[in-house]
Amino acid sequence: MNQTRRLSELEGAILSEVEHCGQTTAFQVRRAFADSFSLEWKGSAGAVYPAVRRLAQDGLLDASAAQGGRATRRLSITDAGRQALTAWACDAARATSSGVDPFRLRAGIWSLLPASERQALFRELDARIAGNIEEMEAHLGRMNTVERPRVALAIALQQSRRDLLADWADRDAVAPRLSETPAR
Amino acid sequence: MNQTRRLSELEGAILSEVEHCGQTTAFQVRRAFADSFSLEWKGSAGAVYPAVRRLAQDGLLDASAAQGGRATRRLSITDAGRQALTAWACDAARATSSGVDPFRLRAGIWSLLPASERQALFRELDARIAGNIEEMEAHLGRMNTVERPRVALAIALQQSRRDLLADWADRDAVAPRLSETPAR
DNA sequence: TTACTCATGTAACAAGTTACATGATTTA
DNA sequence: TAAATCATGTAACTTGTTACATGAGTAA
Repeated sequence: MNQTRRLSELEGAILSEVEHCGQTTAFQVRRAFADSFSLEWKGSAGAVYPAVRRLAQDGLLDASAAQGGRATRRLSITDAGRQALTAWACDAARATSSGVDPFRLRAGIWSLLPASERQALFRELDARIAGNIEEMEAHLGRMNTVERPRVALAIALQQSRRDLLADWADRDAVAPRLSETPAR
Repeated sequence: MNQTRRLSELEGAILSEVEHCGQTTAFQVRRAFADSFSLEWKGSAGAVYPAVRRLAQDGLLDASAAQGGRATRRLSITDAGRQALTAWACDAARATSSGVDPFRLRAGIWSLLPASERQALFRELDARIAGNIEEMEAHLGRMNTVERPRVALAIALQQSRRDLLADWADRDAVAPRLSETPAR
């Protein structure tokens, strides 16, 4: 019962999900993560089950014992859990940090690619992003209150990536330093 | 010498840094990460040194032995390393994934907060973001070719967060469900 | 000579991944 | 009854974190 432990991002996401659903199982949380457009996690069993156990041990989740033959545990959030979730959600320092963005991280390298390769890459990136945005927009209407703002932000992110790609595509090539063809 | 191993994000970032500097040490890479505005890593020794060793073992980095009394290893990228870096940078599937964004993850919860708390939070978030943008813009001129586009994207991200906050602040409050004061 | 910075590294731990094991229930 | 799905979990592994140990050079 470590009262003042800081929740990890995954733990916060799990608490969010349980809070929103009122009553769920670890399995359904996993599936929600796997189906999500805005979450990076695969909902891997090896991450979710231990995290749920930690949260239950700390009294943030209530994991009621199985009632039938099936080994299902119904999860619900406790008052302490709601408080921890609020504290986690209101952690302004963490909320405003820029996170790990695979696009941003790679963007620094792209100017070093030969122009033709860079242009081809930019076209592929743009096509993928466009498809991703379309997919997200198509599902926006059917999303719940928790997922919708996340996806709205994910769309905004992807849109700003597209804008930047378009911007860069217009500019002249910088002297390329990486000439090998990627071994994909 | 696992030829076709996929690089982790940290390994890619390390290769980028070494490629850009031409000649560095693991220590300087660590410091570059710690000083970076766009990178989330602390440049922790326990991550960087093992990663450098892996990259050297795979023949992607050349770690020349110490020359003086000081135990410094000069790092430089090999041809195989340049190829691996290119492949990593051109991995379109990973580059276009939305990543883990602490702001986006929490945004789903904020609509459940009581209006007064949410407004206070939004003010704090906005102030922090504004400060962060200012800081990044102040340093933009002095940044190198690799860091600058990253920071440009980080600024775009922070700006879109601000826009969204302003947008949401204008709207009516949704029925709040979380009422406890966060235990900060 | 004291303290700071440069520089490398390890140990203990945290928390994620994949792949597998297990078994109940539902559906074709 | 065979297969799919629901459901929980563990084991081995990867890769990050903090905190510490160690020692060389440099500046007050």
